[in-house]
Amino acid sequence: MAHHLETAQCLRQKGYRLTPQRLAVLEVIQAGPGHMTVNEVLERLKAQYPTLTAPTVYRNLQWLAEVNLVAETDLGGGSRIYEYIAEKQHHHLVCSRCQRIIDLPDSFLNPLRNALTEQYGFLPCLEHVGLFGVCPECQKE
Amino acid sequence: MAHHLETAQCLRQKGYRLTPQRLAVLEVIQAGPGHMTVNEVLERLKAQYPTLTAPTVYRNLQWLAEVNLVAETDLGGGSRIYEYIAEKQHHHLVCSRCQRIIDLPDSFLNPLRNALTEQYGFLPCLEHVGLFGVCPECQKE
DNA sequence: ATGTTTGCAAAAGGTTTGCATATAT
DNA sequence: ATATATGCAAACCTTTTGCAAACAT
Repeated sequence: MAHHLETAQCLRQKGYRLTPQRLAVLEVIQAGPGHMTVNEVLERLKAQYPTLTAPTVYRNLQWLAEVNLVAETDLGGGSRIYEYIAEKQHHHLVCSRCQRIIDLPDSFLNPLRNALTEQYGFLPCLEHVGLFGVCPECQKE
Repeated sequence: MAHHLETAQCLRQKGYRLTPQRLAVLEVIQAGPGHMTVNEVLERLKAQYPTLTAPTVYRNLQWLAEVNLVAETDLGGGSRIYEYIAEKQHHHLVCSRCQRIIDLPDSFLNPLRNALTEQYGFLPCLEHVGLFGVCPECQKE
């Protein structure tokens, strides 16, 4: 993983320390399915790092969010979710019935973004938006 | 409060029991400023009902949400917020810096709603949306 | 009289903190 | 060598649960 090592080198040069745990957490959210909670990340790493604990995963995910490699989102459902920030930003339509997730390109939200800025002077942070509803398939039922 | 008693009578006829605590909680969120957390409601009532406890406030607010007098929202900031459902629906802009909450009229989301339906066949449930960002005041800093 | 609600205590999550030890640089 | 990250335990908050006593109907 050239890209991986590159990222690591870049972080090191900025003065951050790269511990095995940090790299492991990064790898897991990079690889894992879309969103993950702290516990999901922890579970995946328990085998490889038996001494790894929740506080460390929290700290590392928060650190990754600070260096903009991960998006930290609280959609209010018990646990926060974390997600690797891929090259192109996107959002999610979540079907309340079948839990299917439909990706929405970031540009879709531009009109909303502009309207908020222009009409409210509010600078929205729509990095990772989840919208709930019913998907086309479930509507047929 | 004619309206108040009317509401109460209506609930009683539906078989719900109206305890002093329930009525007190209802009054507080009707009167209070927009949103309130469980603790805020509890604080206001501590003087009048010294034995009132958090579980009761939770149960009563959840009950009020079930009978559609109150909206229960989790914007992911530690505590859920509860709000009396006034005539007109609205949404929230949440400032990530100062936690200020700006109300957004429901009609503001109509373009988004239409676009989702038309372009994705997705039927969004935008009943109580929270959007995060930075408010005008905090942008000045 | 009966079934629901209350209050209390305790449990259950998720997240944070303090601190000594281990470790990356 | 030195400052930072880890692991562990414990604290913290919000929310939930179990249950006997109190209460609305």
